[in-house]
Amino acid sequence: MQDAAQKPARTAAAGRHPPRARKSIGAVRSPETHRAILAAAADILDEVGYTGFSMEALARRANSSKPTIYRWWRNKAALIMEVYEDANEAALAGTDTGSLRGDLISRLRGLWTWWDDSWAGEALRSVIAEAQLDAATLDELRNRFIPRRSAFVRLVFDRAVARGELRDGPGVDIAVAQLVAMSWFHLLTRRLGEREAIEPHVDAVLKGLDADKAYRRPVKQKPVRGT
Amino acid sequence: MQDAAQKPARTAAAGRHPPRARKSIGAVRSPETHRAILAAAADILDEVGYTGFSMEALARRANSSKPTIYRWWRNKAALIMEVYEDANEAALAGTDTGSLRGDLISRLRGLWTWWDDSWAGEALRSVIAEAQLDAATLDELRNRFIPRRSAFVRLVFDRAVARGELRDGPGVDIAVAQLVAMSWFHLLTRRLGEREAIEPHVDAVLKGLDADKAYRRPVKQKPVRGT
Amino acid sequence: MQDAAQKPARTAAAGRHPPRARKSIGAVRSPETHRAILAAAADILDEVGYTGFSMEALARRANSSKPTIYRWWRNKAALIMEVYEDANEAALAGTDTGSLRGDLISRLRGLWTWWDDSWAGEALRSVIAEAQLDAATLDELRNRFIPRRSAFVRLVFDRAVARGELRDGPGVDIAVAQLVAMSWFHLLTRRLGEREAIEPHVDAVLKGLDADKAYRRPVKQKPVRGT
Amino acid sequence: MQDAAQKPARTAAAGRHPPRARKSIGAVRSPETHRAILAAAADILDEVGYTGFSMEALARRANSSKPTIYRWWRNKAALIMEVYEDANEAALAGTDTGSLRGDLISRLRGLWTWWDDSWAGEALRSVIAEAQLDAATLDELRNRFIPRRSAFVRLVFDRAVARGELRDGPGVDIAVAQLVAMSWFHLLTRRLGEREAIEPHVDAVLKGLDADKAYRRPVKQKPVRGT
DNA sequence: ATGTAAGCGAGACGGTACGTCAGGTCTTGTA
DNA sequence: TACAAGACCTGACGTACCGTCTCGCTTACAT
Repeated sequence: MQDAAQKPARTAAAGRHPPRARKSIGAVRSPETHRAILAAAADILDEVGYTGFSMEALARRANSSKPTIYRWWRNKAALIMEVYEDANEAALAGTDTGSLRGDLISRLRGLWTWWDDSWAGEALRSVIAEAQLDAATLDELRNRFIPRRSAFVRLVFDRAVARGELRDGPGVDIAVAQLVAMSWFHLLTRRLGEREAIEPHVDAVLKGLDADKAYRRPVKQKPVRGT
Repeated sequence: MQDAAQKPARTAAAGRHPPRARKSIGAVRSPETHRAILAAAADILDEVGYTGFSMEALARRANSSKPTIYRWWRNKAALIMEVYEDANEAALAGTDTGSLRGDLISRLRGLWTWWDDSWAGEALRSVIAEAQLDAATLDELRNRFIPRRSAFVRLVFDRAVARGELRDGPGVDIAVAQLVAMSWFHLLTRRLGEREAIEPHVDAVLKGLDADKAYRRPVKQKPVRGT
Repeated sequence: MQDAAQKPARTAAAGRHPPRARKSIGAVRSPETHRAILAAAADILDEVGYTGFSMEALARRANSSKPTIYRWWRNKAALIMEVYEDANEAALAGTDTGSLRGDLISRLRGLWTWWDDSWAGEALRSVIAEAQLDAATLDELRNRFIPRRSAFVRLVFDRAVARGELRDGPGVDIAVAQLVAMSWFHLLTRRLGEREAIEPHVDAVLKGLDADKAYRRPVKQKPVRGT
Repeated sequence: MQDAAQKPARTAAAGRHPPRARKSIGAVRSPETHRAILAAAADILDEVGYTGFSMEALARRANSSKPTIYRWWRNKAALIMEVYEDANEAALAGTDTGSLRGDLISRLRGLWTWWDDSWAGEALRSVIAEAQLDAATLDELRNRFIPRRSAFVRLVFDRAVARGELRDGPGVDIAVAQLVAMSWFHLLTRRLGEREAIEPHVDAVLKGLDADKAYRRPVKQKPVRGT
């Protein structure tokens, strides 16, 4: 997807729905419809990118309707946020390399790759862009989305703390913020391809965290998953 | 402006143009028109934010017209980029505090304040958002805009190098990137108000840069300006 | 209601249902529900007019549900037709003034007043409007509704015939049609307030009917009710 | 069209525009666009009736756009009113038969036929229906449209007055109203086919007008056109 | 007495259309 | 030839109402 986007070409795409008809299952939210919408959203982001993403196209593709979508999601951004988190939940396996440095590198590399290879990067880019246009979306992004997402990075540090590799403290929050900010920066400028930038950044962050001073000795720990 | 944004309220604003009538000055670009457009753009960003910014409103406010605007700028983003750089050129005085740490803190604090207090933050937010929708804009942003802007941060390091406070090297580029990324992160999530976050971040970055190891002794140097 | 209608104001209205809860009374149509729906329909027409009338609002107001409504009425128009006829059955007292002219004037005046003062005019307006959108409704309107309603005007003539004031004939049908058409015309253009138009119209119709030539002498007759 | 309308079938119709693209001709209303829209509206009414008439379809068919349409017409009804009047202006030739009775019959017969055979009847039906939903439209209909249209019937009477066949007076206004009302009645109930109803109606109206009493002798007069 | 069939409220659903907004292009007429 | 003006198409937005569907509950009636 990187840089490819030709605007008009994209808009045209967004495929046809199968002739199947999903109807109400009573006075209760239809999980099938819910899933179909999220899936269709992911598909569209994947195939034509955010530029070609419209609620109209989404409704058509999901074999659903605009009112149904708007019944469940405040707006485009809210929907895409859910699409993103949904997939993120399931996507990223953390590798336990035994060291904080190794874990962070592995995690960031995994994240950047996921962003770059799937529609996920498109999704997050679009959420950030929308948040610049709508205060409520920005709020949600800042107060809920980011904390949830950052937690997955934070986890890696927590593991290191448990392992005795690191002392907890405010420095850890700063380090997490640095890593997230840097990832956003690469995402928003479409430089996710520069994976070789990850290692030196992690090193700088860890040095900044003064990791070595806290070093005791590794403790056995079972791996954890997530972003 | 921080957090204030009520969408409808903003959209409504975007004031009336002064009754002045500027016309063509012949077969040459009218600098007055040019200036009026940039000024009007700044005003709108200031008063109603990016949300309320439309080319229509801009033309009206500048007492100009859409075709004239499009004659000189490729699109909305290109225009706003120029607005931003134009002002940035003139806005930031760097203080020479005698130490890299002091300079960086002063510079970042100045930048965040400028973003937060003027329309500049709005402008940059909008440029970044637009870049997510248009490949050409992203290109411009990545390949020209960011390098130019980062240079102003880089300058501070260069001065420290000249001063003998620091050895040059790839770590410096990383440090610059970290500072820029962190600033963007705060800008895009409207957390520019948290100025107290600056010091610890700078400290972390400098530790990551291993600044102390490179320390020799300060050398007199005259101040430099910019972002 | 005449002329009052401000569209958005009306749409907003359509009040809350009383907290009462009607439920099924078994495998048989609940007359209470039936009545509640017709009453709610009348209320809505009265308060917010046809413009603010929606099946959704009706169901809410009647403390019922859309499927229940659609179980018993083919569509909106069918329901409103019943509402109208239901009330009409009970509403109009014919006065026996002793003369055809007096009876017609009294009848029309009563009709126009009833239309204007109650929701009835709104109801009929909406039926006519709906009939323009749906062939089946038009059919019902033309073949059943109008004949039934016109019969009440026809009655007045029949009485005159019985009285010996008038000879029956095709002219009577024409006269009835003229009076109905004129009433519709005033209803649809919201000029029911112009009651002074009634007398001259009736006179013209009677002259057209050549009533005087048929005149014998009055015969005693007891009054009849209805439109 | 009588009764035929199958809703979904109709909606599907509404033909394809030619691939040609009409663009702005400068800061002035494009008469070509204006004409194209009115023509397309007439076509759609003709082909699929009012039920299948949508602004979307109209824009597509006229090779224009919704915003352009809404720039020039307040809403659907306003547009259709113009379509109707536009055509009416050009459509009906009055025949001068030498007698008021003959002229009226000819005029009504022409009107009913025009309504029934062209899209004009559909147009007027839809205007009347819309007027029941929107106060502004009703206003326009009552205060401007109807007086203008009625004038064409009035003309026939004026001619008779000039001819000495008739004395002017309030009775004439009533007669005009009766004829218009009756025509509407037949239009709205889709009984325009009953042309044989025209003659007796005209006779009744003329008798009601007491035309014979005013009779002097015919005066030469040149024919006039219109509804 | 109990199982069945229907009425009922709730509310989600697909669908169609509405009227609005912004972006970027086009052409005219004036200076 | 630059400019103001403003009409134009494109494409998307979010909302309203329609008539349908299914659920789970409740009750009359026939077995």
